[in-house]
Amino acid sequence: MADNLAISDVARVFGLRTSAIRYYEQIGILPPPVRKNGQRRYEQSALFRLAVVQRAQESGFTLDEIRELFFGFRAATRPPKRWHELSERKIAELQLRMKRLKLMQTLLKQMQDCRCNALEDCGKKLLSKSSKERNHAHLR
Amino acid sequence: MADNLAISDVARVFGLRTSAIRYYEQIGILPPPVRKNGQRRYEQSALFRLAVVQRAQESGFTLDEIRELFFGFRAATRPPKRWHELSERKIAELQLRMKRLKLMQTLLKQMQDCRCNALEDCGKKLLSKSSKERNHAHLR
DNA sequence: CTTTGACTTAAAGTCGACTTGAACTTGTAG
DNA sequence: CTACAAGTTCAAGTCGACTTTAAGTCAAAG
Repeated sequence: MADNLAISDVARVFGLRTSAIRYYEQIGILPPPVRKNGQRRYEQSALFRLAVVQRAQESGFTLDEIRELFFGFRAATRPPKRWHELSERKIAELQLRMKRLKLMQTLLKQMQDCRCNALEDCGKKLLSKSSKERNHAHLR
Repeated sequence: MADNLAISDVARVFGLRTSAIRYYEQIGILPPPVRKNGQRRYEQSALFRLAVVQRAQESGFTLDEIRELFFGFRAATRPPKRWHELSERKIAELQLRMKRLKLMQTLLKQMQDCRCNALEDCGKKLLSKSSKERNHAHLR
């Protein structure tokens, strides 16, 4: 629970390499920490930040998106409109993603029960559905 | 619904570039199609395959995984044990992913309701949780 | 005092998933 | 016959997210 963590400590907590943490600093995901004899010393707030970053990545956000969504409003001291729009879009995107994961799970399970043309069938279904969706959603 | 599709037709259906489709063939995701004057002509089965590929990608599978999971058993004519294990793992992984998406959505919503230290709070929560999970799950 | 191990920087390398570019062929339209 | 659009191959380039390498600094241990 101590502050004054060396970069390797922080790395260990998150299962990252030290190079990753320096990289995050370089691209503005982590603020430059205090130095002691030229070496970085982190406090807890950095850990909290990294925890959010890691989860967001697991949720499919890019580092650029993460900076904007979570730490972006630092710079401009609240441009709340743009941020609200952005996060609204992201929330919807997450919803869509979850729907797709569910579908994928279903497909895998069907294939396990080895009705062995499941793949073709599923391709057919997906294909007929996707035409409707395509207008609505722009993911990736 | 016609067969005999040119590569550009297939590309248009899926919003891909023709180069992507050639690339999929090259890495064994799509089988080499019939040629007509040296040009690729696709039938419906290719569309079904691509539909599955695209969904799987959206679900976070790599192309290597997709080949293994969905088209891999072609080569060995059913090694069902290994496949079953693999897909079992993947199904669990999808479950975990969905849980995380839900969490992320919650975090975003909390930040919208602008209890403005939500980020720090959430970092704290994530951090205390993740120690338990870390042993259990190896994602990415 | 030297060795060890952890740290520093800047620049170059890697990996997956494509894209782009250069050089060439082919069928159709004017 | 020529022009054009769409296809072909192969090699090289790109992008995000890091990692690796080379060369150097620094403090504690032997």
